[in-house]
Amino acid sequence: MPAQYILDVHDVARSIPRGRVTTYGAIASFLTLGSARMVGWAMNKCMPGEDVPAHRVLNRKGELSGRNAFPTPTTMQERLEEEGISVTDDKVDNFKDLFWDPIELLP
DNA sequence: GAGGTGACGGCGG
DNA sequence: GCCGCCGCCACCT
Repeated sequence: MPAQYILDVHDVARSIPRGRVTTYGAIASFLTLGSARMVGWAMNKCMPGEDVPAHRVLNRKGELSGRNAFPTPTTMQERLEEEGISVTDDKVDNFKDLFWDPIELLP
């Protein structure tokens, strides 16, 4: 049985709006995990069937740092472009405007 | 039990 | 803005 914080990370990832992206650090701060590495590790532990949009989670520079964990290294970019997000050289274009902070979930 | 690793980030130079 | 150092913490030799 997965630990609770892993499920929390996946839950936040699922609530990322379509066509928007966020960062490991933003999720780590929102869940007060104390380390962004935990978010990356938790995403790597996402099971098939949980339907976690891990492709919307990037590092602080807007790079697709986790693309190697997908079935093929191009899967992450393809799924982003499918949502209308353009990717160039493993980086999201207009990252600053597409960034979505999980804090917006709170009222 | 000890040391290294990693889908990372903040801070100083 | 780029580069390097250090902190972070669960996991894996």
